[in-house]
Amino acid sequence: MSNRNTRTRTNEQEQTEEQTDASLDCPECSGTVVADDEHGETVCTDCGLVIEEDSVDRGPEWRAFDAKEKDEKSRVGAPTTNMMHDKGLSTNIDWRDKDAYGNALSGKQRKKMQRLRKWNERFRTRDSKERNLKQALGEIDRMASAVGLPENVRETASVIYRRALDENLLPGRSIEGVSTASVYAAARQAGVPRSLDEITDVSRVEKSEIARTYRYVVRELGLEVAPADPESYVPRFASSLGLSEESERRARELLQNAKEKGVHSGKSPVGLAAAAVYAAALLTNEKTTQAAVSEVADISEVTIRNRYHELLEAEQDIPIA
DNA sequence: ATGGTTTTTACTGCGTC
DNA sequence: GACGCGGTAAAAACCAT
Repeated sequence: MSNRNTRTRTNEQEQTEEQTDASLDCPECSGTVVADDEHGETVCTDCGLVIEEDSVDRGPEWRAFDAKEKDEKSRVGAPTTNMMHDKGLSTNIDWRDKDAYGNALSGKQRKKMQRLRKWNERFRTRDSKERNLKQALGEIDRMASAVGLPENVRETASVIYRRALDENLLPGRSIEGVSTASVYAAARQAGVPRSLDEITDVSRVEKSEIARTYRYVVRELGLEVAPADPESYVPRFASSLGLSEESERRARELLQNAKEKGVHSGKSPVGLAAAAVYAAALLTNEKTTQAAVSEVADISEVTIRNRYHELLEAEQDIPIA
């Protein structure tokens, strides 16, 4: 079986990296900083902070394509990646003190072999973690930019991922899954949530797995993520629909009012937000259709209808300015 | 696994441009 | 007649148990 993971180093190193990757220190944690030329980034190996800000963002498609391609090439079988951390490419040193012909080694040689074994093992595991992280960071970056999440969220996601890695949450879970979960969690923590569906669209793993992994990671890491606030979806929806500041504000008011009245419990935050945006557009006489809102929010029109009735009902006793 | 709740799907009727 | 909107019933998805 031929190893297809040959160094087909695609000529992507044409990125003129103007910085020296030599031992810089991370401003955050003073860890080691490593240039990740595959992703055109400079990353701290300790906290996952992305140092290089000038890195070219080539957009989701390009990266997605490339990452997928790369992944497909580098994978031999689906779940083996995690088990064979180095994909079987690293050096193996036998534990027996025999040479290639089966003869016993001299004492001096034995000592040497022991030293070699020790270091080989060290490099190997260190290397595996780094590879893992490298790939994951690439994925995180790809997904984050695909759904338009800002830099700081990517950093948070990276940190989450790194913690998961450190706490050995990876075995049994895919890198992609955990990366995706990290992005999802980071977005929510940062107050710029993306719905599970949106995340699923840009991820390579299934929704159910993302959800499962997300729960797991959150639990194991003791992450505190408040249930998504409907309001945090409003700006995004409003701007994709080209609505005014005014209606955006109205949408917020509607939601706040709904919150006070407890109308919202148990309902999906996204649906609420969508409904609020629609209702607000109506109140400010701006042209939008339920279909349009449904489109950008990825929520059915029926749900929008139901919610926005509830919202307006809750608003009844409040004087309409 | 089950049952209760929410969301979606599909369809239908109504008014308006 | 197409479009936007509203309602309904049944299916599907989700969640706690």
